[in-house]
Amino acid sequence: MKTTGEESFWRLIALTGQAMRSYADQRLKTYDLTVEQLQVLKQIEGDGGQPQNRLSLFTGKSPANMTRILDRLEKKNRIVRQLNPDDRRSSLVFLTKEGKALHDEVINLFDGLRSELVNGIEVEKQLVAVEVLKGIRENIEKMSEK
Amino acid sequence: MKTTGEESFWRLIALTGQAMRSYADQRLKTYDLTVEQLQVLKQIEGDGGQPQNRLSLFTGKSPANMTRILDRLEKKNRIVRQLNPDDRRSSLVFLTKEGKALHDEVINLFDGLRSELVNGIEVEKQLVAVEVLKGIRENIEKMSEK
DNA sequence: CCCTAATAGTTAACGAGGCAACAATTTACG
DNA sequence: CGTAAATTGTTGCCTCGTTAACTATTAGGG
Repeated sequence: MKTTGEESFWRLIALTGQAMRSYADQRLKTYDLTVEQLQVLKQIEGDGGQPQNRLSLFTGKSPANMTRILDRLEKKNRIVRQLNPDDRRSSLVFLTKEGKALHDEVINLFDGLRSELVNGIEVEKQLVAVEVLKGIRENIEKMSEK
Repeated sequence: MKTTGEESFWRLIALTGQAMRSYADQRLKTYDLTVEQLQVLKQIEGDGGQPQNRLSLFTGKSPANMTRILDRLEKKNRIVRQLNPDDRRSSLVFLTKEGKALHDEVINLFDGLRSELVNGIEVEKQLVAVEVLKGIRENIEKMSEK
């Protein structure tokens, strides 16, 4: 999606986020995978057998959204939900063999993609950008509390 | 949506964009309006009687998405589509009286909100952040062309 | 111990964005 | 002029995100 003319800062942030996701999704399409799904796979791979609320917390997704992303991954045999013996309200999420194989196959591509995005942009400037974005999120958090 | 632990840069951009939109939507909820709808209203207000492809271009939204956003605005009597005498494929979009009134009522709130977001963040750093984000978008554009 | 609180997960309804296919026009070229 | 190509907008199908309501289970305080 291309735009014309000058954009406000907040619009630029939103559009950049969308453009990144869209581009990454295109690159992942051949694997029948989206960036969000890959992010969840990564989190599961890091520590097998997590309950969903932990996945939500670490990926920044709402429980409702997590439920459906896991539904899609489960339907494609990439993860399984198993009963949690310690808490019958929750289930523990594991990668299947296919899920693990897919993760390993894609993860390098993805890490490469992430570095392509910031190609030619000085690291110090990236750090300033990180600082600014974190500042915005803190502002929102402060304003939301009241 | 709060997250735990360190985030990658690209994830930070995406989450910040979401957080901004979510916060703005909350503030606009009493007007039965979303940020995206307001953005479109603003664009129409700036130059009445534009065809949809122009609105798409200036807001960075796909024609498909624009169709549906306009549908929602039209259903709520905030805009009207009129036949374009010069090109029967397209229609020209105008604000209704209610749409114009709503725009005028909300626009100050919205501009204030935008400045709240960057409260306490040095302008020079904001400019660097803008530069970085534009750099990322250029990278994506270059990579997409090939 | 029991009843209430809090927690885990699901579901439904909505807005938004992406892609692909499509109809209706308009344009441009042979 | 007439036909092929490009443009404008719409629709269907999908993923993702948010909110709110709801169930089941667990934890805590009287």
